[in-house]
Amino acid sequence: MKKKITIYDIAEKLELTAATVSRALNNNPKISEKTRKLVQETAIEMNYEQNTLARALKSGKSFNVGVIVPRMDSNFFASVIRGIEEELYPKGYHVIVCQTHDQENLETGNIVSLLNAQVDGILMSISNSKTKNKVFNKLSEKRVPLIFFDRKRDIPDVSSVTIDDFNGSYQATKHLIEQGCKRIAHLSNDRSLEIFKNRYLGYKQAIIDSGLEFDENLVVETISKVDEGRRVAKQLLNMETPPDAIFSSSDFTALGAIQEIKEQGLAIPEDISVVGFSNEPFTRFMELSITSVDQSPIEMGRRAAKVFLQEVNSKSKTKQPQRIILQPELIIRKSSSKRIK
Amino acid sequence: MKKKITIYDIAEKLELTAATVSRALNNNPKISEKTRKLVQETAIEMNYEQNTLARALKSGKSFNVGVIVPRMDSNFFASVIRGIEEELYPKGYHVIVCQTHDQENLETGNIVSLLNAQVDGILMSISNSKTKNKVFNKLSEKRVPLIFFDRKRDIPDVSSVTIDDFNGSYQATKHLIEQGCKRIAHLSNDRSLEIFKNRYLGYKQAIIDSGLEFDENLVVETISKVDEGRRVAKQLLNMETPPDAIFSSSDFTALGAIQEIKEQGLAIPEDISVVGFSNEPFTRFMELSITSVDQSPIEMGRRAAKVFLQEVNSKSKTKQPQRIILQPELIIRKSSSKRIK
DNA sequence: TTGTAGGCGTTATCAT
DNA sequence: ATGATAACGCCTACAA
Repeated sequence: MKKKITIYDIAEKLELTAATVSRALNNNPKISEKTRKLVQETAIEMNYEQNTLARALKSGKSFNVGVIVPRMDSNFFASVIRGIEEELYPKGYHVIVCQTHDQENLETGNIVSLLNAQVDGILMSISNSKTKNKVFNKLSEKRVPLIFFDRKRDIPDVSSVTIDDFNGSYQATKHLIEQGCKRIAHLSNDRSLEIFKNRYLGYKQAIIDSGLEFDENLVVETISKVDEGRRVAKQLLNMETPPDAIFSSSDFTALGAIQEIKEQGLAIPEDISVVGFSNEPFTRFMELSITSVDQSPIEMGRRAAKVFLQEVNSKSKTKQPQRIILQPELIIRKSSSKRIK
Repeated sequence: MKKKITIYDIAEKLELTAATVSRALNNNPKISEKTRKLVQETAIEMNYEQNTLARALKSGKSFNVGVIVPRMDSNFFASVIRGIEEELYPKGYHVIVCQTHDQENLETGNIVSLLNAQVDGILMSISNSKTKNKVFNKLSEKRVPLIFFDRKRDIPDVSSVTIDDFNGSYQATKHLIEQGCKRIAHLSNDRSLEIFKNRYLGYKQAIIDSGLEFDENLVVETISKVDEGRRVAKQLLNMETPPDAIFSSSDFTALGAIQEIKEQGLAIPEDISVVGFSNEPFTRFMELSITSVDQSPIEMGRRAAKVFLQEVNSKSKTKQPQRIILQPELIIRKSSSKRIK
């Protein structure tokens, strides 16, 4: 193993002290322009590379941030992460991504692991499970900034970046009503999570505002998987008066529903219209493209990262948590529009 | 900020030395069972948490490994990463994921960053770009294990875990021939990457072995995007004698091709059969399910992680690089089978 | 079995 | 402007 070059090596060569070298390298003001240049040039010449571990040990900052998502193979989360990277890389941070697969033990485990890895902050989208608030308290005890994105929980002093799920849902439902749909079903999801609760409420409100009858039987709870979408669609279609539209809180269940509807020989959107949520790429690529709600994930990631940077750089004891809410956009496609063919 | 508990604190309380505490905590044999227990209990009691940075600084191991992929929002790469995690988490490692987006500057940049973060190893799938071997040499200089998975480059002493792309391609093409196809086009990709070269070669060999005429005009190079698939499919369909089958080296271009074929009013698989590569979930979920080649990504990830563990734990100077080749599996679906409906 | 002491590479606080 | 020195928290010869 090649000997690692340290600031001592370059100090020795230049007949200086490690302290001086350190200052020169860090652009400390208390140093002459001449030595600064000399040191920096020699550093490059000698192939010096800073030992980040040592710096982290000394400064207490690792320049790593943890990102925790339920899964990273969905375009939505992958894009959020991309946004975070774009904002944080230029500032010298690294991004460690962990997946929870919606399992509580993995979620708490990941937090502990990241804490153990001395991350300077954690950006996360909480999973369906009921992770104890205790873990989060640990973070605040340690003064490690925690920022929620998309799936948040209401914790005092914790910032979050979300979209206006209520409004996205409201728009989507309104759109279906404008298309002439009267009995609109809603594929919901674990409503202990705010996003799904709000999507449900937006849907409900749009129906009530339009003077249609709100029927609780048309709301079914499921999880965000294609097969689950199929299963609950089958249930709905078996009703005495089946729905003439389905608004799903997930693109994946919307896809499953579409499969089932087609299999039963019904036409989309003529017999039943379908709208999803998240604007996953496949909604655009399907032969029958799917109307969906775009959540501007990259922007969401960037904003969350910015909040982190603010918090980590602020000295003040009393933090003013931020609650940023982005506006979603309804993307109308074939699955719900009798006009677009 | 709550004062961090260190081994000194617990040593003080127990009227011992930090050295003893360290030994007790690390299950060093040279210690009495009694003090070991005592120390460990007090550690828990005092809420002691090891400072991994300090340990890393001292031991030279960070227990972080870097994973570099072109992108993480494809099911294939996400699953490989999952496999890596499954193998490495139990061993106490963390996984830092970086994306290159097939850009050379990001690729080299990521390697440098990870190196900077003192990772104990790097598992990567190289991008399309022509990353200089120089960067890789740097890794071997530093004795940081490098393991390629899926997309590799032939570098002496570097281990790799790949699938038998030639065979996967050969099987897929054979299957199309058995279905009665005579003019089989191939959507290729950057053949400076081994995987795409081998997929091309497997395709070619299957055609030759079956006594069909190999026509170079039926091979078009593209990149793995849906829209690109559409574009080149259009080209192919415009030929004087268009193909009666398309074997794509990517599921995404296969999807684009299918869209174009349908748009032109042709029937799949009756007029044209289509086969993709990677077994992305959407190939199963499409209304017209797509035949594809499964690459067992989770297994690939696990194997790559195992190779890393071996290399990082081996003391020997002379490393014997491993070249593991997994066997792919052809999954036959509607897009290529006149029997499955 | 336990303690002592030195070092991992850096930065920060003195003093010069 | 620069040097000397201590400290960050941990590990590990070596000595006792």
